[in-house]
Order: sequence, then C-alpha cells, then structure tokens
Amino acid sequence: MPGDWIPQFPELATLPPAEQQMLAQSAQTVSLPAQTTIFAPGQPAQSFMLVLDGTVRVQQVSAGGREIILYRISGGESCIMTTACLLSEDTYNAEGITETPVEAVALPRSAFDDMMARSAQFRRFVFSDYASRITDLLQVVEEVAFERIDKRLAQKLLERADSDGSLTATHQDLAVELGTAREVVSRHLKEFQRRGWLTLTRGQIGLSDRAALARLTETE
Amino acid sequence: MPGDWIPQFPELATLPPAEQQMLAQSAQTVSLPAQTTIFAPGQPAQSFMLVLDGTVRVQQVSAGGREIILYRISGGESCIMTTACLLSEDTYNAEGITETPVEAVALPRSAFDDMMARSAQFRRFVFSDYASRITDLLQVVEEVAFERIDKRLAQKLLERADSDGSLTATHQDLAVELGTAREVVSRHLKEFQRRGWLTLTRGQIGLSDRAALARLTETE
DNA sequence: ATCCCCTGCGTGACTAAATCACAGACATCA
DNA sequence: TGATGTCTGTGATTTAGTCACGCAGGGGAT
Repeated sequence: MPGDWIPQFPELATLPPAEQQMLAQSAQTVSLPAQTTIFAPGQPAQSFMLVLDGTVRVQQVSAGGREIILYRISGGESCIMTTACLLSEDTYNAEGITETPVEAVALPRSAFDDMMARSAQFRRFVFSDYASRITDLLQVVEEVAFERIDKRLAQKLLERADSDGSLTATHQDLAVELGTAREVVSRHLKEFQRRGWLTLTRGQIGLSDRAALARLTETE
Repeated sequence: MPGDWIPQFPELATLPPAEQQMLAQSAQTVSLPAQTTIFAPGQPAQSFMLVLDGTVRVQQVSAGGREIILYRISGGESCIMTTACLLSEDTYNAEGITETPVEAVALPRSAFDDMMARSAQFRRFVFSDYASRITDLLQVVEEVAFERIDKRLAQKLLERADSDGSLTATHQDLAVELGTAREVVSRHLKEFQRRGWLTLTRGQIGLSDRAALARLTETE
C-alpha cells in the first residue's frame, strides 16, 4: 500500500492528511541488495532517500586508496547528502553503499521541491537531517584530528559487538572504519588480546572484557 | 538604505521585487568587531547570517585544548551552520569567530521561515549553502585523515600569502589551521627555510619560492 | 586427497607525526 | 634596563603510518 511507510518517520506521521497523500503518491519504494552503490562522485543523485530498513554506509575514498567511514544511515533516517552534493559544483568524493539489503523510499526531486514549498513541518524534517549529518561530520573531524587510535578502536569494537560481545570484521574493515592502516589495527588488537580484553580469530573478534575497553574510551 | 546589500548575493539579486522587499524589511544589518564569538556550544543561534564584508572563522575545539579550523565565511557568503546546529539536539563543539571586523545581515528565524516557504529560489540559495559547508567538511576530513602535514602546510602558506608572498602568522596560528601541534609546524617551516623556499621572522613568513611549495602540494 | 590461490594476519624496519620538557630570543612596557 | 610575556628552537620519547615481506587458513579445482 502506498504511504504505509510514513508512520516509520515520526516527523512525517504528524503531517496533515493532504500532505501525507502527496508523499504517498509521489514516493517510490525501492529494494536494494547489499553492496549497492547509491551515490558516488560523478554520479549525481536525483532523489531524496528515506531508509526504511537496512543500513547505508557513507564513506570517503582518498586519492591514495585509503578510506574512512563517515556515518551510517539506518531505518527511520533520511539521506540528504545525495541531494546536497548535487547542488555543490565542487567535486566531492564521498560515496554511499548499502551494507545490508535496504528497503527505501525515493522521493523524486520535483516532489521533494513541492513538499518543501508546502510544508513547514517537512522543511524542519529536512533541516534536522542536515543538522544531524553535519554533527556526524564534526564528530569525525574531532576524532580523526585529536583522538588516539587505541581509544577510537576500543569505541568501535564496543559499538559493533553484538550482545554476546562478538563481532565479525577483518582488521582491514576496522581500519576503514577509523581511516587508518590495517597494520595499525592489527597491532592494537594484538595488544588488547595480550591484556586479555579480547580473543582473535580469523575475521572474528570476541570481547572478553568490555569494561576494560570502556575504560580506555574514557581516557582524556 | 534597507536592502541595498541584496545585490551582493547573486542568487538573491534575481528574486522577484516582492521577495526582495520582504528580505529588505526583515533583515537587520549588524557590525561586529574582530574576535567576536558569533556562535559557540551551548549558545544557540537565532538567525540566519549573511556576511557582507570581513571573514568569519569556524573552528572546532577538542577536549584536550587543541583546535582546528574547519572553514571560513567571507563577503557574499551565508552561514547556515548556526541555524543547522540549532535543530540538532546532539551537542557539537564548533564555534564561529570573526577574524576581521564584519558587516553582516541577520535574518530572524521567522523571516527565514517565511522566505523558505515562499521562494523556491531562496530555498536553492540555502541548500547550496548547506552543500558548500558539507563539501568543506569533507575536504577537512580528507586532509586530516590522509594528507601529509608538509603538503597541507605548503597549501596553507600559499593560500594565506598576499601578492608579495608574505603572511603574518605565528607557528601556533598555522598549527591551529591544520589541527596539529606547534612544534610540528616549526620543524617543517625550518626545513622549508633550509631549502630556500621561504624566510622566517617572528610572526612573519616570506615565501621566496612559491613554485617549489606548489610542487609539494601536487605530490601524491 | 593434493595443489593452488586468495584473503587475512603477523612482523621487522623505517619514516612521519605528536608529545613532553625545556631553553633561548625577541618585543614591549614599566 | 630589567622584567615579563610571547614566540621560536630543539632533543628525547612515544605513537602512528608506510613498506616489504612471509606465513596461515580455507575454499575450490583437478
């Protein structure tokens, strides 16, 4: 049913019926497999995306081939980045890739413009999305510029571990998360293991002392 | 005369007369001395700022006291950051400071909302501002994460030098530009001097071989 | 099975950057 | 002419990133 996704977005669910109708009619739901590139340099996006389910990873790739993850979009969030960067004539080099299969709603540019013109509430929704992304980017700048790798690594491990304290990730994956080199991650992980904080197996990490890792993240 | 600043913004100069009128009537021009804090953490901004003359520096301060300059706003540009971060409930820690005396126009929140509702052209203006800021931040992330300090330093020197090739800045100032430590800057500058690329005097740098510096910025 | 091959991981050697702890140099003002 | 604060120089040490490997585990393919 068109529009049945609207309740997933609290800011949209309270729109007047007429505007919910507009959204429902002009939006297209799309299903994307994992590892799909949603946007990339030189490939301008033409719609406003709302993610219903799954996660999209937004990352930056440097000339030297190194990568860093900027932020992720998951169910109930929107991704203004695409439309934002359309408007900027400067070249940028971020790309968006689905990490899991993704269900999303695509609002065509014209419908997006209509909604922006019509609804103050929709505008607040969009601006709040911009603000969140900017906050994310400021966070990344701060961490990359000022925080120690061991602290950042511990943070990521805690973030990505499931309730059992295990996570599936190669050292290279973690290096990309942090924007550093694989060897650096390997060495810190080995040190963590030596201290008995975790166990390492190929492509898999098991946290055995979350408290110790958490303590590291709190160091000045 | 109210509104006589509008021609400074090409995207606004072509607005229909009625909307130019609206802008002219609701905007307040303000004069700020140098070193004024325009926005800072915990001090929410309440208007959309358009800079007519002078420059505003937006920077981030870390817990450890280190700083990094994110971007600058100068005449003919707008600063959406303030309004953006109002909407984000998360705390962020960027601050905006005037580097020179600044002439600006402040559009109150209500007038900003009105213009957004009324004019597609104004919306494009605002979005393009967002996009530029995001592009700036992506640039910073890329440089901090992946570029060598010597290259980044050379870039800044070329950027900040006047037509004579001289610039007034302490090593500490340059360290803040790059988000690094003063000693690191001092050592690279000394090396540049040793190579005959510049001359150093207290608080002042004179570039004597811009071409060599430019070559360094082009290294992979 | 055995071989091959690809991916993930370990490691030493080296370079670059950041941190810590000073000391000296310069500028200004009392 | 000191006295004081800012700016710069430098050595020693730690942390991070780079380069160049070699080895291990886990599929296929034959």
